Amino acid sequence: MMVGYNPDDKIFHAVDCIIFGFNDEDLKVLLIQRDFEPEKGKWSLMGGFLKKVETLDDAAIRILNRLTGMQNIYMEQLYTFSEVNRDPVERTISTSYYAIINIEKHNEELIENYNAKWFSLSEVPNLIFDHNDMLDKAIKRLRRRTSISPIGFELLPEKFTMRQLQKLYETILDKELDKRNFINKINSMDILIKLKEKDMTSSTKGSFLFQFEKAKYDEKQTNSFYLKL
Amino acid sequence: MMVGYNPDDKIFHAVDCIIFGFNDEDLKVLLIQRDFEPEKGKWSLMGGFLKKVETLDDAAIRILNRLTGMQNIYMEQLYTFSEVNRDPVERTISTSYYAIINIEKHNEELIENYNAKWFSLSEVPNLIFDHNDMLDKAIKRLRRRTSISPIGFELLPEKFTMRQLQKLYETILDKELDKRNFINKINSMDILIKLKEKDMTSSTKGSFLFQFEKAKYDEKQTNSFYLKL
DNA sequence: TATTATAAGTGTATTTATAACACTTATGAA
DNA sequence: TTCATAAGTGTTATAAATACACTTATAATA
Repeated sequence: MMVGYNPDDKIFHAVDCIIFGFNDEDLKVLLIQRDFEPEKGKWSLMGGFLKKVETLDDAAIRILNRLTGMQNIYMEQLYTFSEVNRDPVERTISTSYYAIINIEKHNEELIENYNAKWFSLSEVPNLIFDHNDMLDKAIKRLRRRTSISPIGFELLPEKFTMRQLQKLYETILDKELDKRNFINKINSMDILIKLKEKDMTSSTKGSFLFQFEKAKYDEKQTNSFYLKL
Repeated sequence: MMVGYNPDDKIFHAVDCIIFGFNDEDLKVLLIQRDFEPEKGKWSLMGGFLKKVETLDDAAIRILNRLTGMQNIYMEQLYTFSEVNRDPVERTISTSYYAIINIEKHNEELIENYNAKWFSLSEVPNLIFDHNDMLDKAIKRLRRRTSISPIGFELLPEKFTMRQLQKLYETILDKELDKRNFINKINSMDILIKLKEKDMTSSTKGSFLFQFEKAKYDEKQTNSFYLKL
């Protein structure tokens, strides 16, 4: 008989996903309105139970896919929450993951099926259980990550203006940046391609569009360097 | 009936502790030789099962205390490992925590009871399950943490020389530092008290001893600043 | 067609942080 | 008295970060 493997100690394990998106100059998070117990009718993160033969990473991907229809999304494990009574029904531990997705690309239909909605970070309601804590930790991690590796590919349309990119950084970091210094910093990273095209919607003069150079972007992602902003 | 709470999905949850210590100019980790199944006789991290009415933090503290007799030790959750077959006996997820302790202060007797031993990082043997992965992640986190908040209080004797502190940083970061630049950096943090006493063991001239100024040290810990070394 | 309003685009100087570097000093042991 | 050893100490050079203001292109309007 194996010591310690006491069946009474077995518990449920869940995964909850913090799904970030960006548009209208605002960082948003995707929440669902529960049409099931417990806490039916309240807002929460998208989550689900870990299955017996599945890793946490797999569960996180499965859950994200169920809600957004998206695949091959970068997700990162954040933290495991374990307060004894965090789930009022049964002892359940939950590991949170966060994803960064392009708000335009998800499957509208699925979102509607789940009564899901994008919330600006400043307008997030009270969530069930400890989900507000999970979200707070995710925001902090996201802010820190912008200092360590470039961000944006997942959050911006394919072609974007320098100002859009700056707004994204300003939104994530929640502080204003000097546009000349910002451009210099970004250029020194050498991950953007300047296109001949201009976006004419934001001004009479128009502003040049840029694209990420995928290969270089990925390289910087993995060789995580330090970018101070 | 609550949706999703399927008793078949209940699993075991464990906590494994990476316990760091420092002496003889070497960073060490405390490992136990298992005298129980599975993997009896092999080396592993100190771990244990999460109890039904206990948080992961509590379990980590309990497990550390059982091996070292120490209390009020700073511990930090690292990552949750969930490969399906990581534990060959039963599906078990494990959350790793790391602690930094003073190698002199633990309870020798307990350590002997558990067949525990301090290993230099370069001499760590093959460990059971995914414990080598856990250790690797912990080392990386520890290195990153030295850049974000001061470290050392937990790892050095009460009174120490500037050279000991430098050796500690060099060991953790695994690179050599210039002693004049190091002293300037440390002094600019304003967390040390220079004593009138000298340590005469390391040289004929002797070297002044220092102490951490607890209040200031703690302040810097919490207001995590960025120290580049 | 001249004027105006708007956002885009651009470069330099200052300050601050980091990195490189070598000699003098105190003391115990030979 | 000399020698060997580690401690202790500042300055200069380089790199990075920050602060800062005017010109330009164009559509809309008078």
